[in-house]
Amino acid sequence: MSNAVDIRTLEPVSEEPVTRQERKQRTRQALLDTALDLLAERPFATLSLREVAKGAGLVPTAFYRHFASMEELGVALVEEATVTLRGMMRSARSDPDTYRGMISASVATVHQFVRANEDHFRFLTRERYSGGPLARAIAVELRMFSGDLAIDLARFAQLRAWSTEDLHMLADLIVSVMITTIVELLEARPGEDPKITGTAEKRLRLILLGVPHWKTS
Amino acid sequence: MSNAVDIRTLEPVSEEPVTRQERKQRTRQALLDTALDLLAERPFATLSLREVAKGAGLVPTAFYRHFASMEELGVALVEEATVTLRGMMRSARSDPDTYRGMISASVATVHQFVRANEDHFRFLTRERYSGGPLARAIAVELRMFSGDLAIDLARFAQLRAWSTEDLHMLADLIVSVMITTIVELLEARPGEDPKITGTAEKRLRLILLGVPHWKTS
DNA sequence: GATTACAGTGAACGACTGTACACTCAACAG
DNA sequence: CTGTTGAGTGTACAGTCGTTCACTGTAATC
Repeated sequence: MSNAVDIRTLEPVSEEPVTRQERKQRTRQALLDTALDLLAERPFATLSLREVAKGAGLVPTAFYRHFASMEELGVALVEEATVTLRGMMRSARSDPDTYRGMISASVATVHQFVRANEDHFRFLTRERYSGGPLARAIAVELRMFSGDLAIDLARFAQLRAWSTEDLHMLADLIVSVMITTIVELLEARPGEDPKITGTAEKRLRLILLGVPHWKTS
Repeated sequence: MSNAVDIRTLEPVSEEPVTRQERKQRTRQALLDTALDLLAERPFATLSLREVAKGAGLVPTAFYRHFASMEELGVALVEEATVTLRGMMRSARSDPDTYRGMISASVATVHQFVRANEDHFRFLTRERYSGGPLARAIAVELRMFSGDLAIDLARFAQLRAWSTEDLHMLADLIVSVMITTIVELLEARPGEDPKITGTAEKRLRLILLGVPHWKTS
C-alpha cells in the first residue's frame, strides 16, 4: 500500500505527504470534511468534538492540535464555504449585460454551484439563522456579497440614477430571492430543479419589472 | 400565600387550580415557557430534557408525563407559535384595499406582532432552516400562510387575471420579504425599527410596481 | 369512605461529553 | 549524528445526558 507505484514510470503514485506541514494540513482538512459530512443531516450545535475527531481517524485530544474548540472549526468551515460563495459571485459577474440574459444566466449559475457544492450551501443556509457566532460570521459574508451586487447593479443604465440606499435595498431583495432559491434546490426532490429555477427567474423578472418605474429618493 | 384575597371583595385572588387537569395544563405550559425562554439564545437542538424540566421546577422523569420526547415538545412549540402567526395574518387581513395602504399597514402589523411576540418569531425563524422535523412542521405552516395570502391577493383587480401559479409566486415573494423583515427586526438594535420597516415597505412597493406590467402565463 | 388514576419523586444505569496529563515517535534544525 | 519539536496516543476524570424503575401523595371516582 505504501509502496504503490505508477506502472509506467515506476515512480510513487501521488507522492505521499512528506513534510510535517503537509501532514498537518491534511488531517486538518479531514476534520473539516467529516464535520461538513455530519452537517448534511444535523445542525452544527449538535456536533461533538469527539465524533468529528473519530470521523477523521483521530483520538479526541488530537483535535486540539488543529482547533482550540468546535467553534473555531465552525468559523473555518464558514471561511471554506465562503470561498465557494465568492466563486459563484465571480462566475455570475461574467454574465451578459441585459436584464433578461442576466436573470437566466445568474439563476443557472446559482443552480450549477449549488448542485456542485451542496454541503457548503446547506451549511451556510442552515447556520445562517441559528443564532450563535457562526450566524454572525455568515451575516458578515452575506452583507459583503450584497454590497458587491449593489456595485454591479450600479453599472446598469436604468439604475445609474438610483440612490445607494435604494441600490442596497434592491441588492438585498435579489440576494434574498437567491437564498430562497438555494434552499428550495437543497430540499428539492429529483426532477424538481427546472420548476424551481423557473420560479426563481420569474421572481427576479417581476422585481426588475418594477425598476423602470421606481422613483428613487 | 395560599390564602391571598382581593382586598375589595375578600375573595380568593385568581383562585388556585383545583382540578387535576388544570394543574397538569399549567406545568405543561411551564415546560413550554421555559423551553421558549432558553430558545431565545440557543438552537432547539441544544436544549436538554433535563434543563427544561428543571427550569419548570420538575424532576427529569416528570417531563414524560407531558411529552414523550423533546421533539414532541418542539412540535407543540411550533403549534403555539403558529397561533401567533395566524393572529398576525388575521390582523393584516383587515387592512385597506389599496396597494399603498395595504403595504404600510401590513408592515406595521408585522412590526407590532414581532415586538409583542419576539420569542415566538425568533423560534420560528431560527428553526425554519435547522433541518430536522421542526423545520418540516414550520415549512408546512408557512406554505399555508403563503397559500392564504395568494387567495387574498386574488381579490385585487390588478391580479384577477393572474394564473394561480403566478399568484403563488408573488405570495411567496411577499412572504419572503416579510420573513426577512422579521429577522431584521429581531436582530435590530434599539431605534433601528423605523429604518427596517421603511426598507420593508420599499421592497414591497418595488415588487408591486412590477405587477401591472407582468404578463401572466 | 374505600379505591383507583396519575402527576410528580428519587435513585440508579450506561453512554457520551470536553478536557487534563503524561506519553511516543518521526520529521525537523543545528 | 544529535537534540528538539510537535502531531498523535492512551488513560483518566468529573459532568451531563436520556431513560428505567419502584415509589408517594393526592385529586377523582365509585
